Amino acid sequence: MPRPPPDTWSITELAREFDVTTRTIRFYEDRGLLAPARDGARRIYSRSDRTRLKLVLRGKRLGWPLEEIGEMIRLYDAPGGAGERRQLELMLERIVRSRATLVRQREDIELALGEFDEIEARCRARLDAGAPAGTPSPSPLDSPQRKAS
Amino acid sequence: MPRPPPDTWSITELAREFDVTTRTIRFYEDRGLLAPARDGARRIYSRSDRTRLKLVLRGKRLGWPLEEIGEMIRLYDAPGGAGERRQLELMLERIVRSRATLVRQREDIELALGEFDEIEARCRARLDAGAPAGTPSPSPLDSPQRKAS
DNA sequence: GGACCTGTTGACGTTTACGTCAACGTGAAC
DNA sequence: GTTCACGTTGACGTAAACGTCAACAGGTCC
Repeated sequence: MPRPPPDTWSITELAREFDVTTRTIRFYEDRGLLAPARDGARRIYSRSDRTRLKLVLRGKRLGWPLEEIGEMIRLYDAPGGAGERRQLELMLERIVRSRATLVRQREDIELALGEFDEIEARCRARLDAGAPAGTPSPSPLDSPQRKAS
Repeated sequence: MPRPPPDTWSITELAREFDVTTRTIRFYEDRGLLAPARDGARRIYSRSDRTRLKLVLRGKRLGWPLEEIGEMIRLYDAPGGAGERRQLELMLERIVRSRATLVRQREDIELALGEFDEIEARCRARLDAGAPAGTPSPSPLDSPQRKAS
């Protein structure tokens, strides 16, 4: 019968699982993004540490700077403790702005995906035509009106 | 009656329009992302140069490094000229990989948006409750099973 | 009791993506 | 004819996000 997943991890285990170096993980800790427990000098990562690391890596895939990732995580982590009225309102403002950025990114992705479809179609058309090397087609960048944003 | 939009631009015009510095635009040229015409020493940007700049900035918003942006633009720009069979197949491979990255990013965005909704809901709940500062709620990072990717 | 693996801190190097001068040219404005 | 905005190249500086290397420590395998 399959053994249950562990509930603590070493730094190399996490590094292997998420395909980053241990140096990177330590660097994130240095920047305040992680704060694992210690067994003597060794770092012990709990389930929530692991989740934080996942969140960090997701932020990275979205192109966020580490500092911003830190703020996001703290947003997500602390809305109970820092629950003063003014704080909560600031938090809501930040969410509105961040959400706008994400929506913008999503639009950018849709546009890029659309263009990939175009490129692919042109490629396949040329391949199907036997790719008679030397029949230049016009650059799409020269079209007079585009909707690129 | 409204005058038609211009079909060439100076570097400062583009810089203002897209809210970047002229230094940045020259840097992109240095990296081979732009290649405007010249009037003597001065740079003259055509409509397609402007479109390229838009594409560059979109790539940046998606977190791509400039080098990768350059490759993408060349993908989009050159599928007529470099139309050798092997080239076209390589291009299709690249598109497949890039598309996978974009789809992944889109998933990440959906997840992040969902979490923002959660945070907002918690914030509003606390605000509606009169935000009696000092009633800590548990961190969502400590839940035993999460689906974060 | 070495060899080896895993871990630690600290210092320094590197790449990317620009910012920041400096020194100069040029055409229009007054 | 000088002031000014706008432009140029070139050199140097810098912040972020790590990589790399050194020197050391604690188990454990045989």
